[in-house]
Amino acid sequence: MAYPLRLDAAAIAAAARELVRAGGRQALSLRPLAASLGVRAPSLYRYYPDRESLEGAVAELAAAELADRMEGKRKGRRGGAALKAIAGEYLAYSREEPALFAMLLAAQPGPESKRLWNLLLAALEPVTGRADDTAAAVALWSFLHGFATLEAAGQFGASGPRGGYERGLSALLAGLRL
Amino acid sequence: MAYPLRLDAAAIAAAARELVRAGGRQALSLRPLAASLGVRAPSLYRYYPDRESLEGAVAELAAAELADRMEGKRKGRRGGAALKAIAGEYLAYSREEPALFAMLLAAQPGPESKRLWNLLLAALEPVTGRADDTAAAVALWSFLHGFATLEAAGQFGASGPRGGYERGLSALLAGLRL
DNA sequence: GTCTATAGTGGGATAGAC
DNA sequence: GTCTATCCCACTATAGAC
Repeated sequence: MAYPLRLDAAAIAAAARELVRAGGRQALSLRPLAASLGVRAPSLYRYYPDRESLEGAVAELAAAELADRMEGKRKGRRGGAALKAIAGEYLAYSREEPALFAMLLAAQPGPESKRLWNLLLAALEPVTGRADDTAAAVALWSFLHGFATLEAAGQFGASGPRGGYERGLSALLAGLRL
Repeated sequence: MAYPLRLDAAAIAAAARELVRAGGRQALSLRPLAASLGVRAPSLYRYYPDRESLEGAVAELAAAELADRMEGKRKGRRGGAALKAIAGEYLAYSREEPALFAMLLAAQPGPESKRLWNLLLAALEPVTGRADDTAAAVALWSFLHGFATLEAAGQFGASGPRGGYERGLSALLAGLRL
């Protein structure tokens, strides 16, 4: 056996996650990634056919991490408090891991994205009084994602969002109850 | 005069806009851009020091176009109808020009971004009853931008947003009135 | 002062040896 | 399964023509 097995898909994805976390999406390049794993770039193609599939794997890791964090915050809370807690965690993740957060939309939704979706739906049910209220989940997710994205892009300027998050979240939840 | 002036910053930006429009942000590369203007790539550096500044110029063009469209829709309408019209136009722009829409966040906000902001604030005033209601504008913009972004990224899946836009917009406006 | 030509760097991807 | 070697393409920088 000339070349012993040194790689596996999960280890590559984890190393890719670190590159993105530290330097953003553009920092995910094959040569540095391979170097961080002690191999040469072409070896990676045995596990991921192209760079795009690597991005998808990083997106899945990020979605899983976010879903874990949100689920952790939900525990021990109910109703509106639970909903605000997971919403706040969505925003906290976008602030603490902006590069990984941005990767969430870089790939087509995978299984972990479904978990995020189900978390939102479950948390909304006691607030709107309806099970599987897809429209409400779309609305809440849109608000959360938009706020996080605009804030990360610096679009709120020097004056900041000026309480727009709290005001919008309260208004949206109140309106969804109607 | 050996080399007559063939370029100017506005013409370069307009050609760059076309490249982005047709092929997305990655399609904005210097050689094709220069070729579309009948010059060689290095000539562009006299007007834009790097690719990033070109992206900023394209973002400004996109913001101006979007603001024009929103202002056009606002005319002849008042109150909630005017607000829903400009919100709908924001969404329509993201659907018709997805690549240019994505460029809006690629650069730091410029003067045209301020115009968009002021449009939102003015349209919100008769709805919330408050002048310069920054928090309300942040909330509405977040919802609009998030919905447009998630939809463009295919995050709503095959079933689509299921009325989440209409539901969220109505709920948010109702809640902001309180 | 503006443009051309070219060299240098680095990324993605593939072929074929081991 | 991993390697070397290589191709193609992109952005940067600079020397020099006009």
